Amino acid sequence: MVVANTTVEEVLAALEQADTLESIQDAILKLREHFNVDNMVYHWVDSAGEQYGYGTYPLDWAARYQEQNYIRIDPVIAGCYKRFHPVDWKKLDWSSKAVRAFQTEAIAYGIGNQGYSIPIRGPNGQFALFTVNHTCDDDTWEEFTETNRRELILIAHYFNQKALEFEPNRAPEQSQPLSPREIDAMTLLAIGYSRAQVAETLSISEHTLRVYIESARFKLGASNTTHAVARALSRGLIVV
Amino acid sequence: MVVANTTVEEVLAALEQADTLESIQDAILKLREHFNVDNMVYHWVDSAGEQYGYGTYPLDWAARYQEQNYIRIDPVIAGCYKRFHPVDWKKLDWSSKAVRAFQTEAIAYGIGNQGYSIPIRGPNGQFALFTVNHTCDDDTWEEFTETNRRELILIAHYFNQKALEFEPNRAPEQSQPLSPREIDAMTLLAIGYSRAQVAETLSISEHTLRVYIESARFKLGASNTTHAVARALSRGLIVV
DNA sequence: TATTTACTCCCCAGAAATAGCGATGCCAGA
DNA sequence: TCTGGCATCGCTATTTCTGGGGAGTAAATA
Repeated sequence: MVVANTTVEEVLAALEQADTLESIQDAILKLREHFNVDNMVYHWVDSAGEQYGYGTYPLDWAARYQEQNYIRIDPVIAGCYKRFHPVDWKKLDWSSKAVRAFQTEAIAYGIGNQGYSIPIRGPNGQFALFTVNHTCDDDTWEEFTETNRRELILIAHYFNQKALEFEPNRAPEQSQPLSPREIDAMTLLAIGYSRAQVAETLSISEHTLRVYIESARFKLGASNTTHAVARALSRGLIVV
Repeated sequence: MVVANTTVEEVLAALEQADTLESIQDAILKLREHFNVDNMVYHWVDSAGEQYGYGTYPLDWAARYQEQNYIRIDPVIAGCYKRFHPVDWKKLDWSSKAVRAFQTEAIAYGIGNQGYSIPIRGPNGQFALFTVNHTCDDDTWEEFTETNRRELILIAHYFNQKALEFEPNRAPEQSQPLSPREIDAMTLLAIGYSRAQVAETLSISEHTLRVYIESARFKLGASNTTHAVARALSRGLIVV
């Protein structure tokens, strides 16, 4: 694969200055041209399952993806969500039937067979992906990712920075912080303790514990304990 | 500030091959030399408050830090934990009395007054920091970070990768996959639905739903619904 | 000093979850 | 073919959680 001679440095510098969505799109197009790949996408996955992103995927595929809620079966999402590091799509689990149907459909919509995705995380459980996608054979792709991994990681980082600038309301999705006792309670509940066990562990009455759970629930906007624990987890307020 | 002429590329390549702790330490020393800074540290902060890391901080300071449990007041930890992006120490909140005492003590132990820390995150709320630290004036430091930000981000990434290799038990654990219906159930529970609501949403009887919850609980080794949802979340089996 | 925040404790009634035993049919892989 | 996993439905009794009250202390903050 030949890589064009626009420098990534230039594009990153431009991206850093970018102050409109158009200029970001422009950067992504330049980068696609530079790396000479089919697609390049930044994809934000919200804790509420909301999605957001920009890139070069065909619009009808993006619409289809959203409409079918493919995020729930997309192995790229699932795989990156579990990992720290950039992932080659080949290494993902495509074995399930639904997933293979999804893959076939994606290719029909013009998505390349090869892909390389970089997971990006932030506080409050925020999660995004930067993906490079192409149609070629395994060896070519291997060589491409080997060669460009470092730059792609950096680019992912820069796109994420820009995404936050443009969608600041997605960043401080943080809720009121939990008090230490509330964190204790949520943490112990998340590791499977019953209320009685938690109360005993914290050496407080079960009634007191309940007050913590309730206030945590309130702070987290949760409708029950399970919901509260789930939110605390996905916002990174507790870690299990 | 003069930057020595060992190339970062070389060090990163060496780091990639590193298979002993010594070689990692060696890489960190080379990098310190290259960037000509006082200290360079990779610091992992575990969910349980466990710590782990390597770098060039004086051993007595590291010991002191651990012993005093300074992680609880360290504004670098607090600040990076809240942010996505590299942070200059100057931008952190040093206003509290305890924090200033901490800072004074750190400097006495040989820590530079300037610092630049890069937060790194992974699944399950894992969190680490890569820090460059130096003694100089603000303008010099500004110029240094401006110049080297990109490389530092990459380096942070590589150190994190190595840290995971050497501490595989810190990586997320695998478990039996959940069936589609189990995923549905767990997901809806995680977003706050009660059993009745979930059953209605999935158009199944509450009893059937219960069977799913129970089998998911069993697969996840969870002792109750909240626990099961927490595990499903932190293993990336569901996304909320 | 006044105010807020966190932490602790108490009662009660009704709603929800859990544990125990069932059952049938379908589909895929060994 | 048969085993195992998946999806679906049923009953009963017990335990646990939730939501509605109220109240006092200590510490930090304004």
